[in-house]
Amino acid sequence: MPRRKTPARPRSPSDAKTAAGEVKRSHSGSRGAGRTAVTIKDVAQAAGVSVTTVSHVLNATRRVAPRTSARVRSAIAELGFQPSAVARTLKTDRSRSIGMLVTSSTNPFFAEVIRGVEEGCFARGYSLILCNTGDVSERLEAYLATLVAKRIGGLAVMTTNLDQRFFRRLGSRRPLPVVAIDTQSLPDASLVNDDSEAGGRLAGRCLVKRGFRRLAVIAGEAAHPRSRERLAGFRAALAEAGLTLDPALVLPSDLTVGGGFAAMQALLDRTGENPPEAVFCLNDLLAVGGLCALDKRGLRVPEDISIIGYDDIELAAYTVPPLTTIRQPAAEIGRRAADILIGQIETGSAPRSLALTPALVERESVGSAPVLEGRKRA
Amino acid sequence: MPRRKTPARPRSPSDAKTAAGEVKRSHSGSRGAGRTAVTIKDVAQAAGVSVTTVSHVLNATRRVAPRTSARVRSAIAELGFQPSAVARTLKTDRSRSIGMLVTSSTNPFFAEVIRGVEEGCFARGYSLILCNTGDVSERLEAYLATLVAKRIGGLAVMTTNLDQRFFRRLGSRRPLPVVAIDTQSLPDASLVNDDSEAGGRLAGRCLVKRGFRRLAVIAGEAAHPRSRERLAGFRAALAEAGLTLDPALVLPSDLTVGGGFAAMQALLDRTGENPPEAVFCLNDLLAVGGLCALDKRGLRVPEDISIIGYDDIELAAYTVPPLTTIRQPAAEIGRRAADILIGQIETGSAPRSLALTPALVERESVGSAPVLEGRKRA
DNA sequence: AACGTTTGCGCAATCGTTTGCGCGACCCCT
DNA sequence: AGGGGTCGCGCAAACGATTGCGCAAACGTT
Repeated sequence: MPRRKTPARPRSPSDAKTAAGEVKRSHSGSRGAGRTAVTIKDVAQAAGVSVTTVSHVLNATRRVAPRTSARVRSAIAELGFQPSAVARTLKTDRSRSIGMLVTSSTNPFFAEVIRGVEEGCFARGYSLILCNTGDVSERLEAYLATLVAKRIGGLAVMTTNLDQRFFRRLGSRRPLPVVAIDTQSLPDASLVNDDSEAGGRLAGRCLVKRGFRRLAVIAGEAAHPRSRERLAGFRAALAEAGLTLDPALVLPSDLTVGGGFAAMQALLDRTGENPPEAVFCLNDLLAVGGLCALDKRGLRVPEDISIIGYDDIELAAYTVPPLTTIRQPAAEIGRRAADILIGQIETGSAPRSLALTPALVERESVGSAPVLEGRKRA
Repeated sequence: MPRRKTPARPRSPSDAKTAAGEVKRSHSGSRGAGRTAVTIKDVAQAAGVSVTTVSHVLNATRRVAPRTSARVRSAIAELGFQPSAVARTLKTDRSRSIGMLVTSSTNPFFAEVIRGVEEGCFARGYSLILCNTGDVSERLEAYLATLVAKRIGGLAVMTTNLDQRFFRRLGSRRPLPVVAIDTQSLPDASLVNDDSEAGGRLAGRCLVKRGFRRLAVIAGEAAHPRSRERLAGFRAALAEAGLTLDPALVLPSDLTVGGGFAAMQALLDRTGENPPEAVFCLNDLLAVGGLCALDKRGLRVPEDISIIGYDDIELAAYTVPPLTTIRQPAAEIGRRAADILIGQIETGSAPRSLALTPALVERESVGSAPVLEGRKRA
């Protein structure tokens, strides 16, 4: 096999292109200057085949003789060749990366969802570009432009105040697969959430079952969709028991620890000598802040007042006392979202909606109403 | 000006290339099929100029007549043209994106650092690819390969167990700017940290000043570099006061809440009737877990035992009781790291090391030793 | 009126891949 | 011996941008 011994394929003497190639090679061969990454051409040359063949062994996209293939593979290994994803993307128009727009990656629940998304991406060979918007529209705009420029394959959105205008614009470009997470639904986008209304109901039932009648809630901003749903479920549960929620006892906040602290103080101030028996905090961060405020006022949980949270962040198991809460499978929400999104990207499947079901996890921050205790004893 | 009225530049009849261009245009003009993004060519055509000119107005890279420039700009706006970052990257070999390898983006301190990095990136027009390794080498390897393939401009590394082999390999490819964050230093890489030894000393001094003599610490794994430094500083502070740390009272853990909880239990079990007066938790998560364990045993903080943490995560202000801790400016660490890294990328500046100085923040988890109280009275 | 200079722009090569098309070598059959 | 099939592979044109080089028009000078 004379071919196999020849290090490079034979050149016809009149092949000007190849000669030019030679010149370029020697240029790019001057290691140390600018570009130094090894390219498919280097591999081809080293293996004595055409770039076509290298490409085909790389992608297993047509038959290559085992001998040749082996030669190519060893050239690749020897040179430490990493095919350029950017050239590939340019050519094939598929980037294997997605963007994720989040309000704040720092909130523990969001952080967990993000980790789920990232995990899902990794499993499918995608990478994740993380974008914190802080819900300011300029950042969102800027990021979106960048992501589009980077030709991301899809977009995951987990922002609380999502500006509808913006998403309308999104559709007007090349239709980009989008999944919304833990938000309201978006036109032409997938959606994955927990079933917030069910979650709210769980919280409500837990509290009424323990005999509490004077209930309060620390909510998000009135406009926040998830909060509304949770609240609706909560109200529904009370209604089942013939109870209603005193509007004066639902306090808006910003869904942060500090917000929970402040809101709890406000609640206590407002109710004076007659504090609520139990309060539903629309997320665990709020509950943590609330717990702290309660302790400052010398109120004991759950003896004096009961607290139930929402999310079940990791820390919830270690508050003092450990927090009874509604568990959202954050990581799974993220993973599923990634799966759905990548499905849309790769197989062009239609947008889907998915609601995972939350669960009550009972720890120690919810007690029982004295009246119930009394009744039990009687 | 006849030129200006002509919508497209005049073509010589023999221009075969241009004819081919026409064919292609009509193909890609069939909106709805594959590629639909508008390219620089479309803009050029719409504005009646060459792509060269469009590129130059895009990048302000040579003079363009105001009239022409205006025409181009309006074509860009009209078509909603977004230059392809991938084509650009391919051509210029600069990707304006960096990768970040982290052990766990879910840890609140890390999350905050990540946010800082992301912020720094955004400010400079970079984007951030987030990679959770969980400290498993396969993931790390896989991610690294992907990042290299994506031609990231630089790498931020915040992993606890960083495998030296791996970073050695990193250098052997085209030298990639790297910044290590909150870890040990890496060859040829920048480093940004807090001054952990100083932080440890701060914690130690705080405790000895309050008169505690029987001290314990809940540490990270013995190999964890930051832990060692903090511990060393702590020991140094004790030494200043003529104290030494009983080796039986430094417990290893994994730097998680659960780990803190378990370690505190172990500590209490081990010391029985004679628990330490104060314990230094090498991070706040540990402290939170510890607080919870203490409460379970009926011990009061700070009356029965004092706790000091490290990091000052957001939650630290809202534990029960609020945690006295050593503050690391997490977000700033991240921002500075991003700045340094991008500096290395863009101006080729040399790797630098930076240690931000931590500060004691006194809240309510550290009390005073009874003996000291006694002495004060005397 | 002839000739530098400046100004404004276009041609075409190039970045590192993928991929339709086609070509020679070999095999098997009649 | 000639002809149809397979098998293995290479050529060259894209993908969407950037950029060195060079050309024409407009301008200023003597």
